[in-house]
Amino acid sequence: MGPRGDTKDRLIASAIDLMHGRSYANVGVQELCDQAGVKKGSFYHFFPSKRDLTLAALDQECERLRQNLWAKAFSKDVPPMRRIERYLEMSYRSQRAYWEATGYVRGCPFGNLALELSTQDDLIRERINQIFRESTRNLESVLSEAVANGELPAVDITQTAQAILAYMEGVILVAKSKNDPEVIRELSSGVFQLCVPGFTGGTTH
Amino acid sequence: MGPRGDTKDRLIASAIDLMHGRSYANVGVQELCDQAGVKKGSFYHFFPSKRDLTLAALDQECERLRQNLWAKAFSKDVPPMRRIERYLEMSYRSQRAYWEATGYVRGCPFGNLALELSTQDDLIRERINQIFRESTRNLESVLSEAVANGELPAVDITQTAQAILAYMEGVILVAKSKNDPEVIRELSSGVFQLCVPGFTGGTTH
DNA sequence: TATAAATTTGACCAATCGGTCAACTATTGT
DNA sequence: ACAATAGTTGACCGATTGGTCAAATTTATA
Repeated sequence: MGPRGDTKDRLIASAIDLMHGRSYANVGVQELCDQAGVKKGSFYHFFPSKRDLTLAALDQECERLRQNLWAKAFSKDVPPMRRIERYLEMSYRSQRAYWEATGYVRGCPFGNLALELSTQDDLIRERINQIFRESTRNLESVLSEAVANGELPAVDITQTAQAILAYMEGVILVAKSKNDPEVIRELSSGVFQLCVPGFTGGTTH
Repeated sequence: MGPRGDTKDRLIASAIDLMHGRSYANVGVQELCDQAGVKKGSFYHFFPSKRDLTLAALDQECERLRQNLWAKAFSKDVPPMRRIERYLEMSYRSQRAYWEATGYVRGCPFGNLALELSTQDDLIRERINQIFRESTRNLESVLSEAVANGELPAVDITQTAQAILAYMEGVILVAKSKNDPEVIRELSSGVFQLCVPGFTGGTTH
């Protein structure tokens, strides 16, 4: 290795920080380098393009998600549905903490990028989608445990997991648009209603 | 008026079309002008900045929403909950139509901008938030009619309306990330589960 | 028909965009 | 000690960014 072996990591960290707080397009390569304390030439030694750095940032952000959110929230030390409760509260806390530090709700790093780039970059979209699928797989295993446990009546697990993910992304979107993290706390109980099967709405005649 | 009195409208139409299909930052003033058949000087005769055009585009998009979606979906010719059903299906159809035409799910124009700009522009964020509030007000009045009708048990109407909006935004977000409009059709029945009160999850004892 | 107001035009601005590259320095393996 | 390799640097690229402006043109008003 050459001098100071953490340049790549510093660039990834900058990408995560800046792009999550603003957006993909609004963060330039120069700013990424400045924050990382790196010259632009070094950037392109490690990454062929800004897009590739973003892909690497997504990978790392996913890893952080696995270790700091999923592993802890879904740990089997409490009954299944309580794990989901814990998952919701940790999501809330994370948004709240950033809001207290900066004055802004920054939302979900994947949801943000998904809406900004899905029509423009299939590779990034696919990567985000892959992370979403990993997320729903986690939810699925919790849900099926809850069904086996008797905590939950029989439900379409795949669909419920997707609904929960969608709902959480939507709740965070609304919280961001109101710039109010409390929205997440107030609405997250709705997740459990999404686990109730059978009620398909409409008049019951 | 000067020659050709629709320049302003053409610019707004271009903004709606281009920004909804891509993003705010990825659409430049030059491209906006090209699509509108207008020179850049004219742009800045009508709008002091790109941001102000965006604000005007949001206003017009909201008006279109009022007339083409809310007015029709929430029309009182069917029972309340059927109106919500209709609202969901029209949202699906709209996304599906664009997907068939272009190969991409473009999502909600307000949700897209909300996630891209909420941390960067409070005025745009507030405007979007205002549109969201108008949307939940519509849902609230439908829900309260449904309760009065006996179609729905007593629920916290304000919160349920917000949950429905959030869920729909989330569903559309996931559909965009999968680039598959069918996700909207498959998940939209979850809206009715959000109307079920009382089930706050966790162990029942 | 003269004049004022609204609109259009194209040239122009500094700044930034993502990206390239050859030269240079530091580290590693032999 | 010496290559080879890995990493760093700063100058540089054409294109594009959002935005300005004076002059020309068109319309509405008097």
